[in-house]
Amino acid sequence: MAHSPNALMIRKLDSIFSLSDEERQVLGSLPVQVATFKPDRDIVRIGDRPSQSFMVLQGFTCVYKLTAEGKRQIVAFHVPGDLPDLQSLHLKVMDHSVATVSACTLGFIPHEALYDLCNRYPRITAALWRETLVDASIFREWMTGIGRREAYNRMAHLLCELLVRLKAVGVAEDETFDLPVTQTELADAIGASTVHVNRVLQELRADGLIRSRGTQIQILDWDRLKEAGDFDPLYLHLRQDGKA
Amino acid sequence: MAHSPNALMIRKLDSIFSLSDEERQVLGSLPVQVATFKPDRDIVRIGDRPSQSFMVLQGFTCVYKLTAEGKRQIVAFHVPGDLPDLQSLHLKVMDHSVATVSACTLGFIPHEALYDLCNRYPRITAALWRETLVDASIFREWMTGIGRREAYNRMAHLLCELLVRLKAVGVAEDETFDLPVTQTELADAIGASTVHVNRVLQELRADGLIRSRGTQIQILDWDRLKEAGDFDPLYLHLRQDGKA
DNA sequence: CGCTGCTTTGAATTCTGTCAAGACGTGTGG
DNA sequence: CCACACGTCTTGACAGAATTCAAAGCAGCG
Repeated sequence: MAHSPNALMIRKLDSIFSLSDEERQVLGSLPVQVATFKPDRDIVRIGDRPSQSFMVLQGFTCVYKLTAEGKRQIVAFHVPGDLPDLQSLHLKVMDHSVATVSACTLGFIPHEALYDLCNRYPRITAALWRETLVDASIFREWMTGIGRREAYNRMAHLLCELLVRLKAVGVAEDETFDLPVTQTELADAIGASTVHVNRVLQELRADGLIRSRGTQIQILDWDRLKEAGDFDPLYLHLRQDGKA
Repeated sequence: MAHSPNALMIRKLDSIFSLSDEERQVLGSLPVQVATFKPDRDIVRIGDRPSQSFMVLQGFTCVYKLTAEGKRQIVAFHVPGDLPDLQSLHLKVMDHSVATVSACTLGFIPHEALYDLCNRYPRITAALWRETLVDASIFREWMTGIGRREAYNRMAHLLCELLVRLKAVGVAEDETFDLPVTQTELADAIGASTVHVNRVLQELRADGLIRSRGTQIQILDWDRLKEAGDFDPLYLHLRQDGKA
């Protein structure tokens, strides 16, 4: 299932602008170093000054921050095809940490190579910039949920988002997907306690919106889940056909 | 007090990279259309497809989203020197709305002019890109607060952030600044109810952390306010000297 | 089979929201 | 110059969402 990192990148950027042959070629020859990580490992830490960014090739990663009290907030999940750490290209010091959630395969690309790329291909710059803007849009949506929606609805919203994003990169089909994320991590993502996430998931099941077996999540009633989550995919800025 | 829009932009970007004379000149000749807005007016709305971005020259603006239930979450405040709507350069459809909070003077710049600029000056592209990344960093910090800190601490955090940001652009000096924002708006920003914001502000006053007279906020005990807010300015990505 | 980590339950507590009403302040109009 | 109106701020009482603490099931894995 592990795509070639370069192929994944090309596919991603190509879906935004139609890349020229030259652009494809340059992207194809980017030096990418592939590495695997176990679940729950920090990839970059707050305070670090990374000299490379990476693309998720397999698995789930998350971006998180800790409060002084030691509470954790996950501010983003990233799935195959995402570039969770692009911002380190222009913000030298990490203001957050990035970690694996499941076991992951990652493709690291030196900043140098990206700078070079950006200097020569403004359209690729724009595409990468756009990626970071979509991330920011998702932050806004999550913040709105955490600030103004109840836990039940936030959970529904998160499940909607994940299904749509996973479908967009072809990692999910139909209404089922693998969610290798513990309830504690879900809690950190929606800003609730583990106990409460547990109860909210039970409610979603009882209401017939979802079903789960192990880490598999099945959406039983997409329309009602969408409504419960107040989910409108506009903020994901996907193309009309729902592809990334 | 209204700076020339171009001068403000040059100053901002110059503080990130030292601009060359040519870059200064190009920025100085950007076509900027200045307009004034009354308080509480939408500047761009969700669903719009703007053909220009703008810089705040005077006043406060906010970025907000509404839930299906009609609740509002303010996800960002913007102050003079900020470019609240830069992302519309690459994300065609607005996923949120932007509005004035106080009366504002804004400088609009056509996207066309910005595209042109970016195609010719990669360093300016990088500086603008960086602006949007700092916005995203602030989203992450706010999300962490809303998800994991209590209202009292979020309020303290917000006041810390505003003081630092206003100082960075020279709109605040010492420990006092003008906050032309109602308690309802503060509530929408920290994800709390108006009533609760009122009580939290009273607590902050009672604890001797702040004082307020009208819209003027005075920080009485910066160290304790910082601690209460769990505030570390790292995420603002300012230069060492605290300038924007 | 026994860890270890994750999920599930129950009960008590606390933070925060909602509702409703009154106080305050400023600008307008008579 | 005073009365009035409107928006904002402030208070009190109550309800509800969600947290915390604690303990008991479960499941996968060596």
